[in-house]
Amino acid sequence: MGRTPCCDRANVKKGQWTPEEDSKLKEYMERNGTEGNWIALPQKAGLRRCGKSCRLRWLNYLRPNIKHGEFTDDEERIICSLFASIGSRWSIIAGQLPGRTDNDIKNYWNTKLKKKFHMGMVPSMQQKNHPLAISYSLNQNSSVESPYSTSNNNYYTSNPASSIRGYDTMTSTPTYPLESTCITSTDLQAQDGYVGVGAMHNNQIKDSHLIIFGSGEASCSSSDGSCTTNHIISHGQEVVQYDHGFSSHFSSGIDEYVKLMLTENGDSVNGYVYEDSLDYNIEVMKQLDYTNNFSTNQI
DNA sequence: AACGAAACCAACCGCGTCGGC
DNA sequence: CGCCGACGCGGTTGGTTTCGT
Repeated sequence: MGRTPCCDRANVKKGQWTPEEDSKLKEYMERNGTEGNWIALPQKAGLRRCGKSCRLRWLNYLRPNIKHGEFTDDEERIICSLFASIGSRWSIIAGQLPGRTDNDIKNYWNTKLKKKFHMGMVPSMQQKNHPLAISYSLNQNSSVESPYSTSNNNYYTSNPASSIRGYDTMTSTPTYPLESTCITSTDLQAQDGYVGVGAMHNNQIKDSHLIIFGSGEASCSSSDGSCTTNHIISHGQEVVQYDHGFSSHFSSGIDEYVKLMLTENGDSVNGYVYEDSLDYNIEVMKQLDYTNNFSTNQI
C-alpha cells in the first residue's frame, strides 16, 4: 500500500528533457501559465511528462531570469550565513538569491560549498569577527572575543557554524547551544575588529537577540558612514551582523548605535526590525515557523 | 589511450502541507 | 471535520563529464 502515484507512470517519459520538449513547455507556459494546475498541464501542452516533472523543469531551467554558472563570493557568503542559521531550507535560501533555484543552491552546496565552508574558505569568512566565530565564543560560554583570527588556519575545524542557531550541519539535527547567554551592551564596547554582542535594549529588542558587530566585509560602502547589514532570523532569534567600520561613527559603543537604529526613520536597519519595509529578511522571518521551535528556556 | 574515481548536476521520489469540497 | 488532490520541498539517485593515474 504505497502512495497513489501523481501520474500514470507507464505513460510518462522520464530522464533528460529534449530541446523539443523544452520548447513545447516554454511556449505553453508563456502563453497560458500553469492555469493553476501542473497535473493537467502536460496533456494540454502535448507533453508525455509528469506534471511534477514539468514544474521542476520550468522552475529550475526554463523560466525567465534563471541564472546559471558560477556563484559569486557574495552569493556564497549569503548561502553559508543562511545555512548556518536556518539549515537546509533551500527554497528560503534561494529566495534571497534572485535567479538561483533551490536545486541549484542545494547542488552547489553539496558538491562544493560544504567543503569550503567546513574548511573556512568561504569568502570573507576568514576574518576574525565573522558571526559564525562569535557563535563559537557564545557556545563556549566564555569571553566574547572570538578565539579565531586570520592567522588561524583551523578556523572552522570545530564546526562552530552549526551552533549559531543550533543546527548541526553534520547530523542535520537542531541544537540549542547558547545556554541563556545574555550579554548586555554595557559589557562591551563596539570597536572595529572587535566582537560585540548585545541583547535587551530599550525594551525593544528582546532577550535572545544577538547583535553582532563586525563582519567580514572589507569596509562600509556608503559615504554617510552607515553600514550595510545582514540579518538572519531564526528560531525566534535575531542575528544581526553589521559591517565593521561602523564604530568610528558610534564611538560610545553599542548602546548608542542601537538607540540610533531604533529611532532613525527610513534607515534600513530600523525598517528591518520594526517596520515592514524590508527586503528579503522579513520574508525569511515570515517563512520560518520559529514559534514552534523556540523558547527562551532553550537557548 | 584507457580506465576507474570523483565531481557535477538534472531529475526523480516521497513526504508534509494546504486548500477545496 | 475529514478526505483527497495538488503543490512545494528536500533528500536522493543516476547519468554524464572531468580528472588522475
